[in-house]
Amino acid sequence: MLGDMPRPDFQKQLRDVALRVTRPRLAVLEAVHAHPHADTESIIAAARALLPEVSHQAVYDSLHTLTGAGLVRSIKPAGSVARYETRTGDNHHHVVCRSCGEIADVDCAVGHVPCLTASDSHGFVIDEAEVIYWGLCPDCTSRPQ
Amino acid sequence: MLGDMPRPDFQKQLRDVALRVTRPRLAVLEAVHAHPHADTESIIAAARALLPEVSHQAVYDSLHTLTGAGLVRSIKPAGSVARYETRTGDNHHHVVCRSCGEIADVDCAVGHVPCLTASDSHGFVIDEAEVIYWGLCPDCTSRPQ
DNA sequence: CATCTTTCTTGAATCAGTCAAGATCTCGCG
DNA sequence: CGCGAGATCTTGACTGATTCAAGAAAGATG
Repeated sequence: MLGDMPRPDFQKQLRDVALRVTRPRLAVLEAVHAHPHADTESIIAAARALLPEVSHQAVYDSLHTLTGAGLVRSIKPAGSVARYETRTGDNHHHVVCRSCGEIADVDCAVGHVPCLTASDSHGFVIDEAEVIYWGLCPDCTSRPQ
Repeated sequence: MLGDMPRPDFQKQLRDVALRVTRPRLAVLEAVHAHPHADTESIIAAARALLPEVSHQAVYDSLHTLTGAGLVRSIKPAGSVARYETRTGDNHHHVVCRSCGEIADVDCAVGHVPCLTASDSHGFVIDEAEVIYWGLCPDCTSRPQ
């Protein structure tokens, strides 16, 4: 039914991390790729546009599995539900609008891993620094309330 | 009943930000101060140790109000419930253990506002940079699984 | 093609956090 | 020091995202 379609090679991505290639997972990958920073509900909707009968549970499970495998990344700004993106690997962060919740990608000013070296890490072995910038997006800036 | 006790002047803190001084708020401030990084449930328990009949709703409301006033700060690492602390004002961040969820304070290596200047903020007006370091705490490092 | 696992479907359950209405308490003023 | 207005608290029910569980279905391997 879906023999050959020239999208990003999601199948290969799955095989590369030793995950089974299933319709739900492909649909979820596709959905996340097409809607960066989308919340779970939107991803479920987008995935169903490709595969009408996916259960929400399969989407949740796929997102967890894919997140664990590093194919997608999840971000959960305070006060927001979980959101996902396929941009992984590069060290980028996010700006979140306090007013409307809009999210955008930003590369840190430093360019490289910035604050990864905390002065005193209390003995913790740090492997990732997550940065969230809070502020107002252009739209909300121009029309305050 | 509780005429004079030499604690931090929470009453003054409340008045300084034009908030009414109520028993629940004092209890919540005290609880958060005594248990940094505690989750809401712990704070409710700690507040009830001081004021047995506080409703969970009053605690939630107090936390929101105090957070809005800047007397307490809330942090919500992904996969964790909301946690609170009274350390506000200074620009410090947090390390979170991926394994046990333990949280510790850290000052950024740079010492000052570090990544506050994102290279390209997409027009967002940024007012705060929140940094969360992910890793393993000393305990979880020494005994892997 | 057959078998073994992993993954998906269905349906119910959990739990933090929120909403709403009325009672109570703080604060400012006379 | 007592009163009144308005903020704040209590009670109790509810929402909604996420998770759990058991059986059915589909992918991988030989």
